Amino acid sequence: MAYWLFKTEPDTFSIDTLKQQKVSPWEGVRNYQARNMLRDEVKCGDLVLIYHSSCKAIGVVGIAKVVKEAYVDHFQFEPTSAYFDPKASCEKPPWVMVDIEYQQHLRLVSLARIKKTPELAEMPLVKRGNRLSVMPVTAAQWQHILAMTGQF
DNA sequence: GCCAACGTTGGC
DNA sequence: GCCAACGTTGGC
Repeated sequence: MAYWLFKTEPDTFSIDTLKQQKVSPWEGVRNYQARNMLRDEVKCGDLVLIYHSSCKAIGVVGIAKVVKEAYVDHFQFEPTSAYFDPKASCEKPPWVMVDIEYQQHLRLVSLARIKKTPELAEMPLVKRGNRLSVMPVTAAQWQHILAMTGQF
């Protein structure tokens, strides 16, 4: 089983929304590096840190579990969707999504704290740029972040 | 709102 | 294939 971190803007989709829906597709990944991980490496049963970006409380806010592996993200074909891709072909759809299931909220582990933690310095999150929306998390990083919540 | 970082596009 | 222009992400 592997660990991941998924980014979302809470104004669009938050951990609270996920809790209400219990299971939700993780659609709209439109970056090739992130897509490749979703398509090739994210497996059923993997655990995911949910991260809120571009908001007041930036950081890790909860845990989800992957319950369905990569399948075609149909939003790429829908002209009214924010995730519409006019170049996407039905024969070879470029974009995929997975389904995740809500596990639990976490007490916020803020980006500021993550940045100050030497054990987390290798996360893509704190590397220059910080633009990757799906990134791997090592077991050690996972344990460290959970410990920082004070809940475990 | 600003701006740095970085991905994508398109001309050559 | 190079690279300048442009668009987007995302923290502050």
